[in-house]
Amino acid sequence: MEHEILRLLQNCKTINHFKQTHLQIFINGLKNNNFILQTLIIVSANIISLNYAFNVLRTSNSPDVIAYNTMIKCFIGSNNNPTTYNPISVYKQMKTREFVVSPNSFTFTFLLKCFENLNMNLSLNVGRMIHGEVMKMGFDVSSAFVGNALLNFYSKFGSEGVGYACKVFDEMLVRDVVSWNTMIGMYMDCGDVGLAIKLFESMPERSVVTWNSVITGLAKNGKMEHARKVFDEMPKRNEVSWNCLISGYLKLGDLGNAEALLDKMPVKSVVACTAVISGYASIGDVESARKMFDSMGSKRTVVTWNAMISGYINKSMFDEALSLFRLMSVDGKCKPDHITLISVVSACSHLGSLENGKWIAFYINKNKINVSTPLGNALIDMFAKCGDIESSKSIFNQMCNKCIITWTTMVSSLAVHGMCKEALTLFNKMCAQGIKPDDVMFIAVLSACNHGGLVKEGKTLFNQMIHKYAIKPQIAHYGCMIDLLARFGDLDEAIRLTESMDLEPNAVIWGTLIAACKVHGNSKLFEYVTKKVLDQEPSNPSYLTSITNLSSSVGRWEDALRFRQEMREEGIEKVPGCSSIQIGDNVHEFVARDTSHMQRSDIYEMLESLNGHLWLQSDF
DNA sequence: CTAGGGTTAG
Repeated sequence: MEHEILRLLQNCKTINHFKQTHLQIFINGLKNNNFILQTLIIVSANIISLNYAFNVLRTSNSPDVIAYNTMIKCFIGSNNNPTTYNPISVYKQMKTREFVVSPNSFTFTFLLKCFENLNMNLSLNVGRMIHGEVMKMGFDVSSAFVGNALLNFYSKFGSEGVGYACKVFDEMLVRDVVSWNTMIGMYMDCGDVGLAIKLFESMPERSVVTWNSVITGLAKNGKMEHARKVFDEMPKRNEVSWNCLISGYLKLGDLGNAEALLDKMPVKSVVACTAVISGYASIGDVESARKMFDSMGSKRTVVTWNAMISGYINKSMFDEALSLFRLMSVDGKCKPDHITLISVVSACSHLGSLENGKWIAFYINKNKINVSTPLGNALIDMFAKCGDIESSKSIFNQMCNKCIITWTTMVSSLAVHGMCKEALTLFNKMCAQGIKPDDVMFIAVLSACNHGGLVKEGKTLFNQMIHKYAIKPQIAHYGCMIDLLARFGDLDEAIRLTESMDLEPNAVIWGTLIAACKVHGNSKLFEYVTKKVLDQEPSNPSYLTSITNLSSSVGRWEDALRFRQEMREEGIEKVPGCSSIQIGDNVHEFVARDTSHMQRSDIYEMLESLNGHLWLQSDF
């Protein structure tokens, strides 16, 4: 009977199917069979939800430690909602129930795994709490098992975690080769190559993984000659060793050495071929990438498909990316995973094609693909870029593990839809939840102010960014602020801000100020911009042309003539601006002052009426 | 513990 039920459970495909089997378990009095309980938890977590699985566990009579560990394990890599049920509440439950169950080594390793990839301040603290529990329960000193789990956890937090990791390492009574490898990897990640090598040289015994970690670490730190030397010297290489070295070369853009090594491989690994595909893709050589992709035949993995799809996306070949995705679905040998979908969703946002986007969203639902945080982010962005802001909002509200990118995407989506006040409200909501805005978020929120003409709010935020959050403004932040000030008439302040920067103003900033001259006809600003540009870029044809045009547009004909004269004498010529537009199936290309297109002026008029600032982007 | 693919702004 027990085996029969287990078989039924494992074959459950639908919720109804599961519930029928669950009922059978009650009827047959197997409710308290711990082996069945374990399977019940796994299957219900997969088919229904983590909350449901947790309720199954809580309502069972005498769950053992394995049941609790299984439950915690289900949370690994899931998008659990930290505010309701989470792995910590499972742990608490285990210690507070009537029949207290003692956690074991597995409990702690699973708990740590749940939090290692969240990479937030919060999870480091949760980890330290788990560490505290480990100490309280008595460290299992018979092996390096728990110690390694702690080392691995702390090693994910960069310089924040190094101190804790060292302490664990020093206090471990039993260390194995994994403990040393983890420490080496951690120091390599922090850029401390010297210490990593010192550990490597002083460790009692090395495994292939040790050597591979050193190769990878050296490659991460740009030391390929050293990595190559280690590769040549190592006593025994495996497939991964080759993969490590090849992807090291690729990370540094050295396709030549990567290709040469791949040729030398006794049996070309799928991983290395896939890495080379994305190497080709990153330099825009999709033809070579596709050739390699085609040559791999049935050896292709999901990652291979993903590499090829994102290669097309990097080259803005979005239709090709989508058709490769369709081919992948039809081919059926590799199931698209959530990374495939992040790519194709982003292809839809670039295309602005709601039809395609909706189809992908439907595909995700139909195939029960886990909507991870990055996939949710991509969906929010896609719906917004395709004009369906309501769907963006609904995805956003459904996501329980929002990261800073989630909030940033939603804020800028609202902004481009003209819902600027709402964007600011959302920003404040995020801050109120204790999430620190980053530099990208400030670009998003400042440009929301820009879209909405919210001068006062913009100034406050800009100051907050510098003083409250200690973020050094980048050129893009200044660009937003200067544009905001200049367009809404505070020209003096715009100049003052430009002056106060310790960065060189770029084309966007000069363009912004020149545009403001055009709009406001302000002669003081005109003098300023002209003087600065001529001082700093006396022979940059783009600026000179703009200033010449500007001079005539504000009625300073003598200046315009003088500049034009000077440019001729110096032999300065502006490279004609170029842009293209797609009408139906045809791509029309325009070169500035080119009159060969009959419809050119019509299109320009249309574009200008659509977006008064368009010329800023195409003409500079 | 080591290798290959992904999301935000401008």
